This record gives sequence, structure tokens and C-alpha cells, in this order.
Amino acid sequence: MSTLAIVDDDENIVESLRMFFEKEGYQVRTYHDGETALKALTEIPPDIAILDVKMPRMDGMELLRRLRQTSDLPTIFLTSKDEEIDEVIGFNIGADDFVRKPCSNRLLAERVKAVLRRAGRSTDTTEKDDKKILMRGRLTLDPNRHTCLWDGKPVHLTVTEFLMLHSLAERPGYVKSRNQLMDTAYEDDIYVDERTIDSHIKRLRKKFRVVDENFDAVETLYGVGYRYNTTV
Amino acid sequence: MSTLAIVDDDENIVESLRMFFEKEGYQVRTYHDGETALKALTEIPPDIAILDVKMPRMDGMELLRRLRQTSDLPTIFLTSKDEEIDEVIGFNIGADDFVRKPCSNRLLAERVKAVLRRAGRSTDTTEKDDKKILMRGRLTLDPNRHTCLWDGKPVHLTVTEFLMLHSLAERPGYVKSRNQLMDTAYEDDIYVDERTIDSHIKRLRKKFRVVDENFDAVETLYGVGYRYNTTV
DNA sequence: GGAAATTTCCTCAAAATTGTCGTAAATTCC
DNA sequence: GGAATTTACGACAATTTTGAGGAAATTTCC
Repeated sequence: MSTLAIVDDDENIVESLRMFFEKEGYQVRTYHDGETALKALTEIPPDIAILDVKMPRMDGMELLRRLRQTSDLPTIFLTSKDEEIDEVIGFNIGADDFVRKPCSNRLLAERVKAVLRRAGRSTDTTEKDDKKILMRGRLTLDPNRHTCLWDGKPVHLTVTEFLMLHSLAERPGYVKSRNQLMDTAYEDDIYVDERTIDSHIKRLRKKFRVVDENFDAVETLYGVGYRYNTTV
Repeated sequence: MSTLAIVDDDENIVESLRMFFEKEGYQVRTYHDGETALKALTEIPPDIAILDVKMPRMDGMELLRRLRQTSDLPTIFLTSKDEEIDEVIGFNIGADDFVRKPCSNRLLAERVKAVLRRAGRSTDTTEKDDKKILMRGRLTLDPNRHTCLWDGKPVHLTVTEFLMLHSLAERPGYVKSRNQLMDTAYEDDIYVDERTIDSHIKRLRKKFRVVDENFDAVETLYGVGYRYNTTV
């Protein structure tokens, strides 16, 4: 499974592309403005990105220019007019392909495949022991890359934090006792204080609040344990 | 697949040639000044080189003169004026062909093919059991020749280092545990300390820092393993 | 066989993570 | 509302993991 980032300020386009590419088997991340995208793409690169040329604040060209300073992420540009394509080529900022809007999803998918193939990262490189990417609403956990995204924004988690969140998010709505959480994170013969679990949850929440101050996906059940909230 | 080196101080020319020749199926290496190029071309020769005559510091002619002392690398000269061609011929320093700028990429590609054919290194001599050249942004690993390039600059790696880097770069973004890395580098029944992996990674990084002091493509994931990131 | 290169392992220091504690806040029960 | 219990949070200490340098062991190459 390849991960694909889509950056476009038009919600409708983004969502229709997301639906389409998810059906195609891609793990899709979306961004609506260049600045957020730049940060996220730099920290946790997807396998390929589709950028809209025209965007508020930071446009696609500016985004790629800045991205190219540190990265060679395979990239496809979406443009509305042919002149834009010329302009992009003229600036020679290193896009891997250009597609003129509007275009069929099918065409776009072909180009994506072609670029991935050229970059040597075609989708069929998935290995049999790859672990499943966990997606729960705004949360994405990828055990293979050991990455965590909230609304597409990277959140750095330690091993224990990652394991606990994974264990919770695996079964949204179900309570996990502190002992159950311990089991997922520790060897059988290691025991720690129950308060320690609280500490991990505390730090988890803190990290998420940095990217979303209203984060409340991890709920406390007084006297019972913790639960991943289904509504988010 | 033939490897092609392009030496020219004009970024735009270089990049547009790179795009073109990569689409043609060449493995392209680029250099912007004679000195860097001389060193890299001597240490790890490509199949053919395209040199700009006019360059700052060491120009194309000087470059080829010095190169010819130890190598018979097939070479094509790019010149801006006819007089320059005359001059180059006059000095008789052993270029295989001359092309006057500006010229179509197509023409240049024809001449490249011709020179390779004459030199008996045409593209169609590739053997079918050749292992794939791995290109990840600034990194190029050729398992056949066992060579490693960073920004076109050669980095000498030992067998173990090469195997580990290859294993990491094969799947950018994916975490490899120390045990997984051991698997790629050792026979099944050989066991080494986990710290040994660290040592190899340490020396890998050190070697890359010689050619790029900000090298950080090999990331550490505390408590998990290592990860190759194309975002450098 | 001997030199050189490579690999392994060791120690120490630095960095990141984890565990614990005190206190404040929240929840439950009465 | 008030007491008892449970949890959140910040701070700090303890522990674990990793990086750097280098010595010793091993392999490779003359």
C-alpha cells in the first residue's frame, strides 16, 4: 500500500479524490493549505504527493520549491490552465508530472502509478509481513513506519505511547483496563504501577493537544480504564 | 541501463537534461563544477559523460585533459560557439563527439547513443540478471558494481554497510529493527550483538558526513530501529 | 606470513524515555 | 455539600537506549 498526499484548497475535489484513491488501495492524507502540508510532508513523507498549483497563502509552486530544498518526494501538479503548466515547467522546480484539471480520476491514477514506477516505489512492493495501517477518523497509525498522524499532522510518539494508543484505537468504544493496556506494552513478567499508565495517557494527550487543542479522543472511565472515542 | 554523467554549471540546463535522459532510461549523475566531477568520475566512472566546455574554476577541457590521464571515458562536449569546437579539436584532448548549444535533447540523445555504440557500451548490452540500481533522491546504490553515490559523489562503503543501507533505502520511511537489519546482512545462523548494528550505522553516517555534513537520511527511532528518509 | 581493511565489542557520555511522587482537580457515594 | 476515591498534571529521578571513540578480533588481500 502506498501513501498518497493530496494538497488542494477545494474540499470537494479533495474528498472525491480521497474516496477514489482509497478505493484504489492507497492510504490517503489530505491538506488544504500549503503551510500545513509543507510541515507534514517534510516530517513524515508519503510515497507521492498531488499538489494543486493554485492555493491561498502558499501555492503549489512555492510549496514544492520549499519542499525540494530538502526532499525529492515524487510529485504531480494539478493545474487549471495550460499556461500554468508552462509556467511550472518554466520554473523548473522539479515536479515529476503535470495534469490539467479537470481530468478523470482514472487518468490521474495512471499518472500516479507511472510516477511511482519511475521513482521505484510502485505499489506492488508491499511485503507480506507488512502490518496494517490503522485509520480511525482523524487518526492514522502506521506501525510499519512507526508514524502517527492526527488530521494529517504528525505527532511523535514513543514506543509505549504508540502501543497503548494502537491498542485503544484498535477497538473504538471499548474500554481497556490499565492491566490490559500494560499487557499490550510490556513483557509478561514486567509489572509497573497503575499510575504509570496514567502517565503515558497524560503524555499522549499532551502531544495531541499540540496539534489539536480540543483533542479528546482518549476518554477516561472513572474506576474502569480508558477508551478510544468513536465519534472522532 | 547506462549511467550518464552531466557536467555543467548551469542548473537549468542540467536539470532539464536530467529529466530528459532519465525518461530515456539512463541513470543520470550531475555535477556543477569540474573539480567535484573529476574526483567522482575518476573514482566511479559512468558509461559516458557530457561536459560543458565553459565552466568556472576548472573548465571542460581542463577536466577532460586530467581525466584522460587515467581514463578513456567516452565523452561528449557541449559548446556554445563554433570557435570553441575548433579549439577543442585543436587541443586534441580526446573527446568522442561535440555538440553545439543550443540543441534539441533528441539530437543529443542520438549522439550519446552513437558514442556508446562506438565505445561498445550500448544500452542493450545490459544483462538480464543485473540487479536494479536503487535511486532515492540524492542516493544511488548500484548492487552490481557495489557503488554508492551521494549527490553524485562517491562514498566508499564496506559490504555490511552497503547491505544495511540498501535494506533501509529500499523502503524509505519504513522502520527496520536491528534484527531485520541483521537478517539482510548475515547468514541465518550467525548472531551478533545488537550494538554491532549501531556501529555499522554509526560508520555509515560518518562516511556520508564527509561528503555532506548535514547528512541525516538515516534516522534513529528510539527503542524501535532505523529508518531511511528521503526527506533529507 | 604480514599488512590492511573490516568487523565486533567495549566503555563512557549523552539523549530519550519511562517511572514515581506530590498536589490539584474530578468523580462517586453518602 | 463533604468525605473518600480516582485521575490529571508538572517536576524530577531513574532507567533505557543510542552515539562516539577506540581496542581487540577477524577476515581479506598481497
